[in-house]
Amino acid sequence: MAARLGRFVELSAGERDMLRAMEAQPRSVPRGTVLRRERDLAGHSWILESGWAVSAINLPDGSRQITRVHLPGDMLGSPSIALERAGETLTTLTQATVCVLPNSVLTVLFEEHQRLAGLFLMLSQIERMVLGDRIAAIGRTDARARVAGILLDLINRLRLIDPATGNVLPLQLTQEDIGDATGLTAVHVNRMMRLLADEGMIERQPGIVRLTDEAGLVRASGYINRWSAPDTSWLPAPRS
Amino acid sequence: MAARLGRFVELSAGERDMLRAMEAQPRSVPRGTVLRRERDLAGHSWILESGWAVSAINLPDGSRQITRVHLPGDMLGSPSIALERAGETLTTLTQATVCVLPNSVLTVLFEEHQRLAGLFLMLSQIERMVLGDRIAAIGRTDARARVAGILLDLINRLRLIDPATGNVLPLQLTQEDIGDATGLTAVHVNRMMRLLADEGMIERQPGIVRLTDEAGLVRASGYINRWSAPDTSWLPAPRS
DNA sequence: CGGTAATTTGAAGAGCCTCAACTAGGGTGG
DNA sequence: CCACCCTAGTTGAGGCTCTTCAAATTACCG
Repeated sequence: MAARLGRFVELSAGERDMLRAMEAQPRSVPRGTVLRRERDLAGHSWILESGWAVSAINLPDGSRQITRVHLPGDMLGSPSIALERAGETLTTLTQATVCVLPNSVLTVLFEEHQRLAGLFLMLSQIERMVLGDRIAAIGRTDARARVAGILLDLINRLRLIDPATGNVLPLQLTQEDIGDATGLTAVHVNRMMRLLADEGMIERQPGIVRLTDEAGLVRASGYINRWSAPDTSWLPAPRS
Repeated sequence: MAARLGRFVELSAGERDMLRAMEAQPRSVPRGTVLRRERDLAGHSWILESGWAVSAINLPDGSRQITRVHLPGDMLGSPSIALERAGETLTTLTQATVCVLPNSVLTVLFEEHQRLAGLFLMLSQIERMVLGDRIAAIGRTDARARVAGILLDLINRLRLIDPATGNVLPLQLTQEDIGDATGLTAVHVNRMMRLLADEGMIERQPGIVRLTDEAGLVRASGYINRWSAPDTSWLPAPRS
């Protein structure tokens, strides 16, 4: 988390200590673990230290919608902070390490580490923007654009974590998962992946996608990277 | 804004003063005003004091996606707080009154009115949840469910503002707008409205929809009201 | 190395879109 | 005060994208 936030501001010693305390007790969970289900009591969230996970909403008819794919350094379950009972189901896609964050940690942030609280708000706002982009993608673009878009989203977020990431995307999602995230069926995701490959935009190997024509993918999807250079000028000064 | 936040916590005198200062200079704008366009310089947001507005993303092909319909008391443009340039176009649907909020106001909130900053974060998280619900609706439900869902969303949010709101929804959206918000065309929205009316769930008059079978609409849409009774226990204590 | 999960491909059908034309309302100017 | 226009709503017909159903192939995990 310190590494993640350190990209946006120069963290103070006190802030680093606080973040270290928040991440003091990591827990390892196997792939496919359901951290919590919709309607479970909330009251806490998590930091995903390593591994991939998804937030999903399960619909009455049995279908599901993945609302977010989580990468290392992400917060899990934060939209449910203001809810008594969770609104999303959280599932790990790989073996993962997580740290529990009781909501009381937030109180401490607001009282003693306002800049960290501000950073949390900043990340939430960027996420809202990204969710808006996704609504636009699902509501107004075709299947090819949506699949191209999720690939770009994932690789750009991986680059935030590790700038050494090239154009190779280690995909931890099944085509079913990609369908659940983009509002498509697995069958049609498969056809779109093949189409993008035929068009020379990607190369596929099991578990890996190489983005060979990123400009083309951007053109196809209208993707905008909302994570580059956020405005941090309004954040309060660190206290310690 | 004080009325809105006062539903969640008992505001202190200092907090009320702060909110009053934030809303000291209302500006009246006519219907159809574009407050700002995508890619305009950001650096501020607004409070919508009265009237309706929409946030929308315009796509390269000319289509648009409404990401949010704003009612009195809402904040406008907050997802762009962390962006140098706005990510959404803000347009008024009716004559409206707005107050500009430079981002520097946020700094003051974090430094001197932490609970208000916390409330802002809380509202943002609820919104994220609502955006997730909308993604699920657009990605995984049919047109009838989406139209039923937006009607329920609007009337429930009006009830938050005015508990005396009955089952009559004064619709300030055209069918084109509803289509842009639900990822449908105006033509198909029209058919779905007619269908819901034929099913006895709504009654229509120009500019007005009466929700005559709300339980049926909820069943049809899977709508969940995320605004009822949020968890405020983690908010910091007020300072003054 | 066997069993299960994931991917791939085909064929047919459904839902929503596109195009088009017509109606109703509401404001504006002559 | 009426004619006009422009916006919003309505309805029909046909077509396209994506889904559904089905089956075969490939990859993966214990």
